[in-house]
Amino acid sequence: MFIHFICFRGGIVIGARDRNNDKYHRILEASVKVFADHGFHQSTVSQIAREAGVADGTIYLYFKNKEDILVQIFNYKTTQIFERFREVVDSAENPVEKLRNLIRRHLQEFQQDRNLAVVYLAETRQINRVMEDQIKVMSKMYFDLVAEILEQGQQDGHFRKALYLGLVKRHILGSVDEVISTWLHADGEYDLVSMADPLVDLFINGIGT
Amino acid sequence: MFIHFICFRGGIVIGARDRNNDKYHRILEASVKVFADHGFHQSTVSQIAREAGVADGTIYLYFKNKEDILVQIFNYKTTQIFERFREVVDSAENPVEKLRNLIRRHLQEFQQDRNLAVVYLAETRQINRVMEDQIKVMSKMYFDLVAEILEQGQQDGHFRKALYLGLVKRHILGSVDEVISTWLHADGEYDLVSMADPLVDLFINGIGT
Amino acid sequence: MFIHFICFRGGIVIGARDRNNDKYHRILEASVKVFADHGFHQSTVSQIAREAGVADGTIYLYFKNKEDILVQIFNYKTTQIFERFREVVDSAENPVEKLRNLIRRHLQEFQQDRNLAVVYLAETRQINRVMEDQIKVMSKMYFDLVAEILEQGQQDGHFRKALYLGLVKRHILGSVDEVISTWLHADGEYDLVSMADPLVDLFINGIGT
Amino acid sequence: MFIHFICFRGGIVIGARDRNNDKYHRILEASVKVFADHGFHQSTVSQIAREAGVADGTIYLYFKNKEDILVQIFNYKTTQIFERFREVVDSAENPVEKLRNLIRRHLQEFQQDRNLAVVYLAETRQINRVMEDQIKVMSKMYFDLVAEILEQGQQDGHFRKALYLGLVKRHILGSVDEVISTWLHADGEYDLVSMADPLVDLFINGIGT
DNA sequence: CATGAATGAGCCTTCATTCAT
DNA sequence: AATGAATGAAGGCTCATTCAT
Repeated sequence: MFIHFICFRGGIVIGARDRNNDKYHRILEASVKVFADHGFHQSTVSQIAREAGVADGTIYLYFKNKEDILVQIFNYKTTQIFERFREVVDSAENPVEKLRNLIRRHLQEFQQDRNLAVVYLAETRQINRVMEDQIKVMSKMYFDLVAEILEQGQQDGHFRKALYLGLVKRHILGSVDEVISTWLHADGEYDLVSMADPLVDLFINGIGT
Repeated sequence: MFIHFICFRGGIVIGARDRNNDKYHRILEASVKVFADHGFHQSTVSQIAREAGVADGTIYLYFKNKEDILVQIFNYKTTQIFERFREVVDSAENPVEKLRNLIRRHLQEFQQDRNLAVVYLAETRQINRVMEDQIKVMSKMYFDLVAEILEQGQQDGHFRKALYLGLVKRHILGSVDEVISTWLHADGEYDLVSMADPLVDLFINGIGT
Repeated sequence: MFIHFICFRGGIVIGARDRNNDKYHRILEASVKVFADHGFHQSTVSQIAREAGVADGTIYLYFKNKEDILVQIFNYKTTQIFERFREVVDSAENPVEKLRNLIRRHLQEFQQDRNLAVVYLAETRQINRVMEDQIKVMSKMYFDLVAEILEQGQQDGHFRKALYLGLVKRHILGSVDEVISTWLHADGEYDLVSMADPLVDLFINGIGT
Repeated sequence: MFIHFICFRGGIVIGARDRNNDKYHRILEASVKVFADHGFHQSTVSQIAREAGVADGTIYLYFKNKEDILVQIFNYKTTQIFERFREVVDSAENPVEKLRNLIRRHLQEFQQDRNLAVVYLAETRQINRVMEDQIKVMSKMYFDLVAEILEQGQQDGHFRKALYLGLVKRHILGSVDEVISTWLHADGEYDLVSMADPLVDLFINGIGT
């Protein structure tokens, strides 16, 4: 069970023991906040250190360099999030509910951790990405999840057969991301999760009569 | 007619006369390319100057500072693009065709000027934007266009009455942006415009049976 | 004639025009002084800038990086010095006088520019050299000069035939360098050039009776 | 006899007892290797600790600071070497043989411990030395040894009376050091000790006919 | 108008040294 | 005695912006 927590950090294998050491996580959380506030390139290591309440040099005990912090954020956070995505998808009976659960959970996660949402969207939605490969893997995981639902739905007869699945996946992700993005720009003044049902309605029924 | 070209540049009112001076435009085009290649914050003024074939200092004769270049790009380019959006929307008979024309034109524009697409998406799709206000205006223009089509479609009976229009607009823009983004990441290896019809089909009919 | 002054600086071809610009030379001279005072690795770019009376960033207009300054010092200075070595060697009639002239000139040069002597010796006489290749080339030039004299002297009958020339060259250079080194440690309190004749006497006659 | 081993270490008087503690020596030997590989200033305390198989902090239990390690190396190593120099000088009958023995032993010692040779030469042969005083003492010991041989040789009639002894000493040391240095740069591909006889020949007979 | 040399603030990163465990 | 995490000062280098020519 715990073995799964043993992971790479800055190229060095770090054991479960370090989980008790909160410095790593404090820096991680501080970075999410600072990156969210200023963007990756505009954030300074000193800002992160101050936010985390550690010395500048301490950062480099846990991370290879500034970029590595971003990599770790994605590694650490997305692993957790995807596990929960999988859960809610599996817990639903039919493809429509699976899709609804996924979208709802997606919105929930980002509503719960606004800073992460900002960092996540900022890095995901640009062309010259600091961590191209990371994101491609992540993106594929999400797409595979959606594809699984879609294909099952086509077999079940819930969804049309004549769909360009590659496009549908982007259509869904793009739509969800934009909805989150709008919510973020509105400073989270409304309930993001309440968008889930109308969104799923749009995905399934479109706007036509 | 020409009055509309009179604008601020570097805090100084510049008349239409300067339009004939190609330095301004050379810097603008060079910037689009450089920003597309490296991102705004990672681009240097020297790179832009070199690409434009002017001296570093010359940039500051036409632009207040680095950020102002980005502002000018958006001002200049989006004005042109929106005029064309308006044209194709107006030229269509019914709301469905208007929507189709808009989406198609949207994809066309970005397929024609890949660098602009990169810059546009990069700056549009993040939270802490260099030019928040600019983009809000621009975004509103697009949304208004879509809203106009949607409302007309609802009256015409082409589109459902029970739609949360604010959501539908984001749903459409997000979807289109993501499709463009995917195309950019694929290095434009396929025809972006061919995505227009399948996309509109998804918007109108959804994926359900 | 002037074409010979056109050279590489920091990987950028710089024309003779820049000779009028004294910044390059001011930084070069300042660096020699600072390197002499603290050693290369202990010198900071800020120190050099201050000594040269320029801003830190200015250094990087003329030099690729800190190490490049050292490379340029060697390139620039040793070219000049070797030209003078060649002159005095050629101006002498017989090998003994050639050797004497070389040694005397060698001591003269370093007596005239104490800081250069310090930098030169410091970088030359260590194992992990910042600029291994540079120094090898330079060292070979010196050795070739000595070899030329020695071989001529052997043919003339001034020097013994049974000599391990490779060793003799190191023997001479090592001896001269140590004499210079001692003079430097003594803060140049005596006339270094006056060591030339006794040294040559040792080289030629040894200490035996 | 043992009293001579009692020395300062990190400002604390350490008795002969600690000699049995191998940590001190392990750090010393590790430092010689690391300093040889990277030079004193480019070596880090962490590298030394890793090489010695101890923790970084442990270094400071045995040494006042990084510089102190270098001081200890010289103290410890040169004491041993000079004892052996003295031995071989005393064991020879006449001044020429004494000189030959000294040179041969000198080359032997450094051939046996290449890393020490590197560190020794690096620190000895520069102007702004980390440990000026140490080296002056050491240097004087060597010079006194040579002076003793030379004076004896002059009295015996082996060596010329008309010699500037101060110069001869530097001449010899410089020559030997350069020969060692060349051997080090050649990665010890030949037998250094075999240079002893040709060198002594040069010292005594010179290169003249 | 145009140039590009010059500036200097600011950032990432390293590393000698300390100290709680 | 031993550890190694933590510190924070310092250094090399970049780059937006200015200004004398």
